[in-house]
Amino acid sequence: MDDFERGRLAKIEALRASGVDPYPVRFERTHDAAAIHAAHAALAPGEETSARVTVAGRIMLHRVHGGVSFGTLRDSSGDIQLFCQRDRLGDGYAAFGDLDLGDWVGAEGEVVRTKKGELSVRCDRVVLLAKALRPLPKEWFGLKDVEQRYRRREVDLAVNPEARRIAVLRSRVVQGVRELLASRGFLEVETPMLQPRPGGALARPFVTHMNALDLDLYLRIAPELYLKRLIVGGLDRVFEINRNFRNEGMSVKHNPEFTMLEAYQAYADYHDMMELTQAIVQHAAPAGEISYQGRPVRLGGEWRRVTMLEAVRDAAGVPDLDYDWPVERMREVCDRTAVPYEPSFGAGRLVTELFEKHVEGTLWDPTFVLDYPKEVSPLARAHRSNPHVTERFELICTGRELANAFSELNDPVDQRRRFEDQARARAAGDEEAMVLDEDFLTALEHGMPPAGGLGVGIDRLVMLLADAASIREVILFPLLRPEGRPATR
RNA sequence: GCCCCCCUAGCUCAACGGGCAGAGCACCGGGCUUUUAACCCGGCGGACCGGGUUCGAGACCUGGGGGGGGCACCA
Repeated sequence: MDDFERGRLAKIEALRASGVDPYPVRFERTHDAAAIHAAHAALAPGEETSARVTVAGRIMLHRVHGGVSFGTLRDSSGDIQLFCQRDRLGDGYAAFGDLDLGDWVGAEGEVVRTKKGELSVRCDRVVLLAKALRPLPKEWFGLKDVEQRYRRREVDLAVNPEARRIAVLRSRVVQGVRELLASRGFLEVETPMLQPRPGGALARPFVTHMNALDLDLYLRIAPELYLKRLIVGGLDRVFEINRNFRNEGMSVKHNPEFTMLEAYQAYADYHDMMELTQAIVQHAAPAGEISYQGRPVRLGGEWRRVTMLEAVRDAAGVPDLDYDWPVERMREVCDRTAVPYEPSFGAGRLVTELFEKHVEGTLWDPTFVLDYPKEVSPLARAHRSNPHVTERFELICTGRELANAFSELNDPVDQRRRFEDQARARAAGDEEAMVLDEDFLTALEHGMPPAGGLGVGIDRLVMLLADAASIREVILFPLLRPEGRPATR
C-alpha cells in the first residue's frame, strides 16, 4: 500500500468516526444527466427553476473555491454539473470539498443554469455513495498507455470516451444482428462450449479436463456441428452468438476467444445466405457508407460477387488457370508469384493459397468470394455444377474475412468421405485437420434438409463499424499475459 | 514460434554525447461565494526486475518480465 491509499483509508476512518457511511447500501435517484439536459435545454444563463432532481454518478472533475464549489458528475447518460454553496449546504459543504475524483456520489437539489451557462443541480444534499481508494486519471489527460487500457478496462471506460463509444456500439451491433434474425423467424439457441471432440472448423483447440468423468474436453472451436443437428431435429431456423476458442496466434485481428454468429436456415442455399449476410450487416451498420482507417467503405447497395477462381486468374495473370490443371503447373504459378505451399497441397488448396496471398488483402468494399475448393471445405456441399468446388463463399471486407457460409453438406455418405480425407491429412501432420465426428454423421443419417449456413465474426464486424484498428479495442477484456509472472517457466 | 520497437511519479509528458531526475495534473496543507483542465502559495511522490561495465548507470552491455507492430498460423 502506498501513501496515497493510506491517505484515503484515513479519510474513510474519519468519515466513519463522524457517522458517515462511506459505502451506503442504496440510493434513490429521479433523473439521469441526459434527462435533465433534455428537460431544461432552454434555460437561460443565471436562470433558476423549482424543478427538484436527485442524481447519482461519479465525480470526474472537482473545482473547489472558498464559498462555492463545482463538481462534474457523470452517469451512464452523460455529465451534469453539481453546484454547491456554503450557505446552502452547511456542514455538507466541507464534505463536498473533501470528495476526490472517482468517488461516487448522489446529490439532490434544484435545476439551475449558472451565470456562465452551465446547466447544474444546485445541491442542498450531497451523499457519498462509494469512496475511491485509488486515483482516477484526470479525463483531460486520459489513460493512453495501451497496456493499462486493456488491463484496467474499467479505468479506460471511466476516462476515455472512445472506449465507451466502442462498448456501446458493440452492444448495439449485436442487438441489431439479433433483431434482424428474430424478424426472420430464427430461434436463438445455445450449444456446448465443452466438447468431447472439437469440430466444425479447421483450428487447434484448447484442451481441458473434467475430474468427475475423468474426461478430456475441448473448448469449442465452432458450434457448427451441434447447430446442424438442430436442423436435423426440425428447428429449421436457428442461430447462436457466442464465444469460440482457438489455440492459435494472437494478432491485431485474432484473440484466442472471439465471438461468432452462426445461423442455419433449412431449405436455403448459399445464395440465400449471401442475401442474409448482406441484410444482417446492413441492418447492424450505422450508415451505408462508413470510413475505416481513413478509407471509405461502401456498405450499402448490392455487394460484388466473384468466384475465387476468377479472382485468382486476374490477380496471378493466368486467365486459363483451372482446377483440373496438373499440380505441377499450379505449383509453378505459386513459385513464380512467391506463394509457399506444402507438398501435400492439391490443386484446390493451391488456388486457395494464391487467393489468400494475392487477392484477399486487396478487397476493400464488401465482396462475396464464391465457390471455395472442396479440399478446403469439408463441411460444404459440392457445387451443383462444378465438381471441383463447393457452394461456399466468404465475405471479404477491408482485406479481411468477415463471414463464411455455404450450402450445407447434408449427404451423410459424402460427409463421411470428406472426414476420411481430413483424417488422412491429419495423419500426414496437419494438426488443424478435422476430426471425424460419429455423432454428427449419425445425425446426418437421420436426414438433414437442404440448408444454408452462415458464420460471421462479430468482433471483426464491430472493428469495421467502430473503425477500430485492433480486435483488442472491441473486446472489453482481451487476453494479455498476466503481469509479474515469476522468472521461472 | 521468429523479427523490430517501447517501458521515467497515480495520470500525461520532459531533460541529459554516463555526473544530485523535472513539469503539469492528481494527492496533502493554506487562501478564495459562479467555476469549466478554476486559480494562487507551500508540500509529498519516480527510472519494469536482476546481473555486469564504470570513480559514477534511468542512459552502455547482459538475462528476465510486460506491451506494441510485423511475419508465421488462423477467423
